[in-house]
Amino acid sequence: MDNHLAAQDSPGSIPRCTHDYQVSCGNCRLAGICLPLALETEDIDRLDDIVQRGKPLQKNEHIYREGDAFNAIFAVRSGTLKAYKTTDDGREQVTGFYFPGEILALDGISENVHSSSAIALETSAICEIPFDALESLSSSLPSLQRHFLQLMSREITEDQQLITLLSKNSAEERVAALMLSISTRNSRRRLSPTHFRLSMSRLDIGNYLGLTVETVSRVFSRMQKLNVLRVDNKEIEILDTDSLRTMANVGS
Amino acid sequence: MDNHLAAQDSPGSIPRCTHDYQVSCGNCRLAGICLPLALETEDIDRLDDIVQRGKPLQKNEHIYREGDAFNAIFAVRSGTLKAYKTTDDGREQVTGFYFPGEILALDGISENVHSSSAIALETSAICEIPFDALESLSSSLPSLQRHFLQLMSREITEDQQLITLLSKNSAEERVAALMLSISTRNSRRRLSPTHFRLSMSRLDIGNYLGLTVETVSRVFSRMQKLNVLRVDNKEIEILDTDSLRTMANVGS
DNA sequence: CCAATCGCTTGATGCAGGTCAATAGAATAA
DNA sequence: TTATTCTATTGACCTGCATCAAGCGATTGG
Repeated sequence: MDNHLAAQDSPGSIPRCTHDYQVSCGNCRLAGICLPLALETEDIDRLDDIVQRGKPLQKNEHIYREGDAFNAIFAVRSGTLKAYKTTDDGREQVTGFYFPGEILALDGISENVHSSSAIALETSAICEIPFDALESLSSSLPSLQRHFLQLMSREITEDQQLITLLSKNSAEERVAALMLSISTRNSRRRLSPTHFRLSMSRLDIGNYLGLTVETVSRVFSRMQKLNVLRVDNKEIEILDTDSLRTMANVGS
Repeated sequence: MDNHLAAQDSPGSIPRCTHDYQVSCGNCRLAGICLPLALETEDIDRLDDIVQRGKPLQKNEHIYREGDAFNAIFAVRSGTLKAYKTTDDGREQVTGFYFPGEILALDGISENVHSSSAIALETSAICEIPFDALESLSSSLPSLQRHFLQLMSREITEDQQLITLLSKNSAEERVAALMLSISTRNSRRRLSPTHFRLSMSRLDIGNYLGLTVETVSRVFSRMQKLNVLRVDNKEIEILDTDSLRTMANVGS
């Protein structure tokens, strides 16, 4: 069992240096979409005190696994993470992809145990936020408390959108919706909304959307033929956002 | 637009009387599974002060609709509620059924607007808990804060279970899982886990599970033939819980 | 460098569950 | 009570996606 990036910057280990992963919440360019969003400068410092940053995770490293004790939530600083659950018969269900600025492990609070696993899809940096400390800080910072509840509520809303997608939409609509979701999330981070590299495999996409690899692949091919998408392996270019939106047939 | 049971017990309206719906949180027999769960006696009184109880909702009355301003969450005291979203093309997606002791409207916190609608499936009584007041109270009662976060987290976990169900399980497995879920929730309220009346229609069940009415009906018939369930319209009797669990093929 | 493995694509076929249709039973209104 | 409407059941048929299978490009290790 690896130690989840605890105490990586203790004296004697890797020397502190100018690496990007040593930023504070105050300097972090994700502050505007992450936890600090709701806070004043001095309050950000108080948050910053409890946030722990470690050395980046390698591809396929876990942050936590289903069943692990829950002690902290995690914010993505760079890279992409995948959350998934394992069903009793051993199959995997991907429950979400997490990009920089997004928060993982909110499902662990209810039972004090992680109810899903989280794994890096590529080299990724994360911030660990001990839950006890966050809870106490929340009590004295109403805007943080509020913002945190909003984050949890948003997770619920997003899960419900996925539920709708899975129960009502065709393969094409599901894939289109995911591409639009990634596009939107890229915009928030001031990255290109039309040109990006998928960090997840076709298998992950299919698993997340309740489809097989083959179906995902066929949908991509079809969309390429229709000049809606250009697909070159993991490289995606959205050629016609409007058509894609029409295909997705879901709100916003 | 109806008023969501506000101020129903103001002087001059229906006289206060001995109706069951005038209980306090302290006396409520659902206290053990509802919000008061985490609290000491004197703290329950403080919670009780902010909880508003009104006259029961009739069947098909809404508590709130998608897009309404979010001001409060709601606890079910009796009856059954259904939460649903309307997709842009006008179709409905049922996102959950709510039984006594369960909390609705947690998805409204993120945007300060209800992101789903809630409607009574039968005559139901509910408690309205103004969110601002709950937030302030939470700040001074850590155990309440904790418990509330746990409730939200549980909603996330449950949504993720539904996601898995929808994307991985067959029609039979889905229906079996729902019957077991209702059975379990009945146990918590000390009602029969094997004999109950469905308050929702086949359409609602199908919608929730991503199936058509016809499929739901066929699955019920099949299960009846296999002596797993006895189905008489809305009246359900579980004859063989073990087989039902095997059919459901989902954890716990 | 080549070999081996893994991930992706494409085609052929089958089936679970959707769709359409008809009927029957329950609930509600007159 | 009967008429009307709503809900549930059952059957026949069809289709979108899964499954099975084969081949190919990309990545990794020796």
